[in-house]
Amino acid sequence: MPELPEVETIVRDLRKEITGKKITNIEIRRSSIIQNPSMDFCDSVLNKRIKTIDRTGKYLVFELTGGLYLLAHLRMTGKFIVESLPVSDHVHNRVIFHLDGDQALIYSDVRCFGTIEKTNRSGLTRKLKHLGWDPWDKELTPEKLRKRLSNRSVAIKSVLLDQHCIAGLGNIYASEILFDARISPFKKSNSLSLKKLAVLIHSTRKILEKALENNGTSISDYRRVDDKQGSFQNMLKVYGKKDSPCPVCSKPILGKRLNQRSTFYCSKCQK
DNA sequence: AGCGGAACCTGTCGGC
DNA sequence: TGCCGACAGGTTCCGC
Repeated sequence: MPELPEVETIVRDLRKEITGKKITNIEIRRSSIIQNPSMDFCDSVLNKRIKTIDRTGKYLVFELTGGLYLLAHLRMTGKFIVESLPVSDHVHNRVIFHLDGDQALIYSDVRCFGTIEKTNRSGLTRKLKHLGWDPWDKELTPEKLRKRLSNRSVAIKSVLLDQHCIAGLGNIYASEILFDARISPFKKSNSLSLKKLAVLIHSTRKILEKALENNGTSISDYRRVDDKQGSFQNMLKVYGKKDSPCPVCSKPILGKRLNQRSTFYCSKCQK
């Protein structure tokens, strides 16, 4: 489900709602969500307060009191919802954190690919260090990107989805960014000029910023913490637009599969 | 090392 | 109506 703008929107919403709250009870309804399960998950987390909530790539990081961290990944269909107690008995509610003030932080997930794990500072660093650049990282320059891509012969879209390179992009924004940059999704990564890579970086930031302003893209599952929708789906130019006219040249948008993922583009505008 | 494909799990939609 | 396959915003693992 969620890519960087959706995760960031959820983090901002959660920050407002539950920073400083104490976890007073935990219900685990689907144990596979909790990684490295051990008897002490509940013991450790119980009665800790939520100090801060942040995002790294598509991960959510909850800093708790006592040097503890919860690292969560929503994968395809995960959501965080804040409700007043008592919690509605929805089948997709997988993990429920009761908070003081009669609130609950609910982890809901249709497909159960998502994960939550308890860790400490060094564990957190270890888990996140493999992630690539944040899209706004000053270190992300055309020169460094070209060097990073020099041994990659695969399509540029595949590399955009690779979290080890740039962290936070997913299938929707990869198509949108490449359309904005006028680069074919099938273009070999190591064949892009410095100039093209500069455009690519510029388009990445531009599209993500616009998506953030719109609180993300709600196509099927994604909802904000309060169940409101994002609105970037209204601004998509190519994703899901197979056979629609290209907004620039009116040629029909193509939809093809690339590495098992649907990919949308205009063959005239993107070279 | 890099690459493509399968797997994880549940739900929905379109075609027959 | 019912069944069946394809597909869904992500990541990891496996074999080549």
